[in-house]
Amino acid sequence: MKEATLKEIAHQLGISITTVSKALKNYPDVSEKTRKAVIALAEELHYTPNSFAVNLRTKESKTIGLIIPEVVHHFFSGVVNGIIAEAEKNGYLVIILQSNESLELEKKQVALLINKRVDGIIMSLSNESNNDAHIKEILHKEIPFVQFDKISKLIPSSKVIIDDQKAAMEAVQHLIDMGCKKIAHIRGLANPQNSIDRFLGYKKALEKNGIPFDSSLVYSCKSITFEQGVDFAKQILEEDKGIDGIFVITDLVAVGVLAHFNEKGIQVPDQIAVIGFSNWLVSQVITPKLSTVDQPSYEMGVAAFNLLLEEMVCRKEGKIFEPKTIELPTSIIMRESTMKKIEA
Amino acid sequence: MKEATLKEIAHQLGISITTVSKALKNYPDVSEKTRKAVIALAEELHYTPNSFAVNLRTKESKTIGLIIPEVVHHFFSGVVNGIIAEAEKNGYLVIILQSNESLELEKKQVALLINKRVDGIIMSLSNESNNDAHIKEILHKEIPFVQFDKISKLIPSSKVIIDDQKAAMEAVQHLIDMGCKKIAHIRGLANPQNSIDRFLGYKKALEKNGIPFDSSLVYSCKSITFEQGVDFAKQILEEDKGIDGIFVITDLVAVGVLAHFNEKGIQVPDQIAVIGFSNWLVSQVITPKLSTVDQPSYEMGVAAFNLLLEEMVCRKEGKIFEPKTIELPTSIIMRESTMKKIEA
DNA sequence: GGTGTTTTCGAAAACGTTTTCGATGAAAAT
DNA sequence: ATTTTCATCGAAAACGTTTTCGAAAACACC
Repeated sequence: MKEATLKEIAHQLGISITTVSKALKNYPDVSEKTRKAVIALAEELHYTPNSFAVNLRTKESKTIGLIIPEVVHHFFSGVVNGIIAEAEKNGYLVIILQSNESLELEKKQVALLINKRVDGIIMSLSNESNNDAHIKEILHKEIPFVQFDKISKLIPSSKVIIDDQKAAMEAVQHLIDMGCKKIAHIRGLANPQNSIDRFLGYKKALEKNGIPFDSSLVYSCKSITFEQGVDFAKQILEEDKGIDGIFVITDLVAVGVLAHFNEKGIQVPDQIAVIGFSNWLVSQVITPKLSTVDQPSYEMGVAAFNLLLEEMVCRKEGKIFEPKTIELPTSIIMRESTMKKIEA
Repeated sequence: MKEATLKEIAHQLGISITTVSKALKNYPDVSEKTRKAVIALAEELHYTPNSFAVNLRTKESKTIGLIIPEVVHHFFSGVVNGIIAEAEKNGYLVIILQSNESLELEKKQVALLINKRVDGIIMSLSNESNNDAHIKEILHKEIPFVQFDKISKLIPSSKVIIDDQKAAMEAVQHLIDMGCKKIAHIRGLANPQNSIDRFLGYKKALEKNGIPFDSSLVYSCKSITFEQGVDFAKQILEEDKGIDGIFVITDLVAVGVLAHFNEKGIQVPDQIAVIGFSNWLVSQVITPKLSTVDQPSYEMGVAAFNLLLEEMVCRKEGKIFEPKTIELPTSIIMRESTMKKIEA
């Protein structure tokens, strides 16, 4: 069974390939009669243009690449969703690659995308990644490029981010507003920027409210897991420092804290209030419902694609593109885990 | 800045395009000297082959398409993960499209993938979908095709599934083994096959154990949400029928049930045992930890890709391919929500 | 030096499309 | 009748690659 091509249609209709192509693309210089005949036959033969040939001619693939550390992650799923939806709306397809937080894999993925001649690349860096050769290659090839979430400031490209520091400040401020006097912070891994920023936000919030910073109230995760939360909760109870509020790097860990407090009969929020980060699904279904910081993941995806689109259009017109940075607002979601009945 | 091409390299080296191409692809009929020169210059110019041209020649895109109802879903994320990983291992790229459970969108997606000339398509049908024209088109174009999870038996293609009915039977059997005498079922939507199969499994398990089926113990979800679970839990307590075990269509709903039971001080599992389905992340972090049925999502992805690969290879060799169906085993994960202390 | 063999290279066609530019014929204007 | 305009079409080049097939050169053998 032969693939239907312009040539085949032209042959069967006894006309030229040119005319067939024009008929299908509504060029004005083809008569209504032949146009109808062409369209009819094209339909009959299930003709679909060969995108390779089209792309080869037009130099456009109408495809963008997306590299993220992990698909199976609530936040990234949301972003992916936003990007795909927006891309589709604009006639673009999305190739998704996973770096699995490995720099080596990330380099391979970039090479693949360049090879595929994608029209643009959206990327959230893996933890190890920085201003490396493979990123420079993207810029060198002048491929439109947008970073989101985990970015490197050293790389001159558009960016979509949230202000982790500010969001963290607001979270801690919320705890203070709820009457917490001694607030602990369970922070993330050492390196990632957002882990650092959230820690700094925590510190700033304390400072702003005249609460002295006490480094013994900061617990550092070795991994971002439920169990880690359980362990720190245990430790916090054993140490009995009089902590009455905890700001946790992310919901998953916070849920671990809640689980252990539940088990030990600690009243949340009345004895200890807990606030997480990222608004995972689980935060809404846990008891007590977990207060958290909402990151607009879907909107970040939309924004990232639109920035990319802007650059693609700009580049196509031969203009030079000035990278932009979009900072999306976060919001505190107040739920049971911080809503004390007796306010101070 | 010009893109590096074979022609450019050939020109600079004063040799033919043919030789350059051969040198880069390790053909035996090119001298070591020219090969080295070519490779050196290619590197210097950051040459990467234009995949459009390659694909146009070779008729292979080394890309597969994946259509799923939703990315932001624990189960699908796992499958996506498996597919991407396995595809990558074999040098394939994955284009992911979302149908959002809309038949119309699904049709559009299929058309897009066909247009992109993907080498194969993996798909989980949307709820509305069946043996429609767009699926027939895939088969008609002889594009390798694998269905997974939500499949249509009417479509002759390879399939990767789990035995929902058997899995449900085992779940209910587990409740019975734990001493439950009066078991309710919160079932899913009316149409989807897996919702029906799990219901049938529930029925069969009762039958097998000589427990009469009572349709008043079956509650039908209007939507798959946490709130739905809360509502049914409320209803079950109000009706006070002496139910001591519940098999729930999926973990999210089951967690809603648990939340309400927790609130009302119902002892789970001692008063009422609860088992869910799918092993969502949330089931491991809820209190009490939710027993559930594990679906091997990652493995399904791997299996799906490998079936597709098999068909792609087979087709390329001109042989006819006989569709296969792989049924992956599920397993009961016993956690706190069913482990009664006092067994009957 | 002739014959055969091996090594190394290149011309050319093909993949399917888009687009430019000119050709053709008919209708309209002079 | 001649020119001008207009509508409709097609030839051909180009995109960058792969691969077939034959040519040329280099070498070996008698």
